[in-house]
Amino acid sequence: MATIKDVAKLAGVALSTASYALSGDHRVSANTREKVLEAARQLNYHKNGFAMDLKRSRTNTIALILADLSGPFYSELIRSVQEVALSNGYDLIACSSMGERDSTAVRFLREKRVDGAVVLAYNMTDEVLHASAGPNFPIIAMDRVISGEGLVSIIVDGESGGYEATRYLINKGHRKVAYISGPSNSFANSLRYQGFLRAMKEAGLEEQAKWRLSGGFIRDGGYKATKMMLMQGELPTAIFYGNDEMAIGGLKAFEEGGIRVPEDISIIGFDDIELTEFIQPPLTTIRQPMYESGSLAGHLLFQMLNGESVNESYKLNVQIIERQSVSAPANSNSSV
Amino acid sequence: MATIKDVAKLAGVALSTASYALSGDHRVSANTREKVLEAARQLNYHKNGFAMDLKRSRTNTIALILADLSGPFYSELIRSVQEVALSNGYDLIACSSMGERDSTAVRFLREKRVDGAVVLAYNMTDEVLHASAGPNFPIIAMDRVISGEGLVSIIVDGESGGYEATRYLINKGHRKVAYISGPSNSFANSLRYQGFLRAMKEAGLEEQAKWRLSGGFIRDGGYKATKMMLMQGELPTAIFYGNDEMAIGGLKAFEEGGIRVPEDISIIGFDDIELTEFIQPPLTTIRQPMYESGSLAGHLLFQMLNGESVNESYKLNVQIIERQSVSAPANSNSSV
DNA sequence: ATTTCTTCTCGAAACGTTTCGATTTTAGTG
DNA sequence: CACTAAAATCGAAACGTTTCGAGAAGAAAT
Repeated sequence: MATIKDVAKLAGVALSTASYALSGDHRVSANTREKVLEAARQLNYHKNGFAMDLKRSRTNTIALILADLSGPFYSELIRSVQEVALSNGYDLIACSSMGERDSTAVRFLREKRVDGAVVLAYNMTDEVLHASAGPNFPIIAMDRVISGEGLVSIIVDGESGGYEATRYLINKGHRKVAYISGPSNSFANSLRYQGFLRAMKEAGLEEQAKWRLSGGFIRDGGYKATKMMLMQGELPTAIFYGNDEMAIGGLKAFEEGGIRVPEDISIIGFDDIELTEFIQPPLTTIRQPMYESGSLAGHLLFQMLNGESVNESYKLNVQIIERQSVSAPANSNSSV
Repeated sequence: MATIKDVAKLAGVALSTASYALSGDHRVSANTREKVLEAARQLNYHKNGFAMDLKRSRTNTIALILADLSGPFYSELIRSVQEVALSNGYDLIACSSMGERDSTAVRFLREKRVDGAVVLAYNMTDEVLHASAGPNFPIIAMDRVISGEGLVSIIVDGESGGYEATRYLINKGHRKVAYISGPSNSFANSLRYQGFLRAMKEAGLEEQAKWRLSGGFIRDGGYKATKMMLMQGELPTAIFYGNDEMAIGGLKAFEEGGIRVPEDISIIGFDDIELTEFIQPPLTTIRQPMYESGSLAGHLLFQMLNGESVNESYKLNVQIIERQSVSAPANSNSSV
């Protein structure tokens, strides 16, 4: 690889002059600038990224950290973060936090290979975020409550979402409502569950333990949890799945069991992933403002990079999307 | 930020000794190693990534370059590349090639911020790949024919796929078959189209120009192209959509027009994206071996990084996935 | 002709590591 | 106890840039 030294030599100028010419400093004469550029072209020279970053101690890059690059993809969120990054002249890279302590994500934060990060990864510990964030290294944490220097958290109001979803079912006349939960260490899950409990309590219904199963937020988990419920015999009239993926798994279990949705049982999901619109029946769910939250995250990050001060945490509202997976319970006349 | 210098000073050893201790070199005594580590802990010291990379002139990171980070996501491909990277002790970052000449992707390649790359991005020019690839910088190009030092291409056999899809329709009795194409500069599209033409010619059917529309590989494009066809009046009995996204758009157009699939018209897609299984009717399509191709890409990259020699190009086969969007044409008895 | 600006160019230091070769310390041997 | 080999430590150079302060060359002003 040719270095700037080679370019300078070929152009017959000093190292520093070559550097100035290449970065378009106005001080060099048009003449030498051309000479240098020509030399660079001849040698197929390109600046070495690290050397630049090292000297500048800035990378012009921010990272978007996701639990799993291949995972369920929040493309709207990514798009909005990307737009903001681009419009601020920054580069965006996405990396995965799979692999705990020596995941790519942790290394990039620890070793300061980027100027800041947006983190949406339940599998990163708060400790790592605390250790990396600081006055010169802003981190926007999505979907987790955390605070500290250089840290800002954005959470969507999952509690209200859980409450709304459950209210919606109750208003339709349902009295026996199950909750299929995500992983127990998931903050998002616990919010949704709290909302569920609040609505149930408020309606004078108590949760029945046998109708609280865990599906780990994955499709197959929802399928298995539903199967289990079917085998147990007695069914609720409605199920609130902690996310859409599990609801889709549940739908499959019902189909296999010959149980119709929503005629025999109503279901509601959470997230409003793309699929929900296309499955049969289209899934009623709670939509998270993905685009908005990504955009907010991006803007906050750049405000922090520019030394402006911002609030410590932000909360975004959710919205119920009515489709066709919920109806009044079959026996509603008799049971209400 | 604390540097290794500070650590050395605090521990009361030389800079170089601190460096050895921190990277676990066996030459330092257990005693000083502990002193140094303790000092590092106290100062919350972490190595500076660039300085390391600069000195080592290796990053231990590879890039996966995608046309659009938020785009239609080939999660299987990503997963397999990620697995291979991880198992070789490398980090993987994903970046976007949006923005042409000064996209993140181009900068990362040019400035050698990674050790190699897997590129699946139709919007990067061959020129950029040629300029960056070299004996010390391998690039695996997916879905494009390109060759040069340090360059390997992996293509899926879209021509055969197009042929198979079309044969399948013809075998069902279809004689009037339309092709909805992707962007004209897309290599994948032209392969599929060539396969389509071959099958048509072989069956003694000539393509009818009015039934060749472009949908740009996007859902809305498929919708519009189909609408247009509907407005034109005469419909084919089957449509081969260049990809699934467009087929889904088409399905919507048919639904709006009160035309049933597959009773009134048969459609087939290409790619086998996740949605195809869930829409009504489930879409018959051509499956690309995403997992396999990602895995192959990863392995090739590491072989090249290790200086082993590999072939210049690889071709993977496709497979037809029969679902329910194709049947015999309504008037098959009379027309055959 | 001397001085004072500009405008352009240059050398050298710095960024934070790794690593080579040399030096010091320690332990082992006769 | 002196001598040597091994182990531990050290100083300095290097990686490829950016950037500061200063020098050189020429133009403008006295």
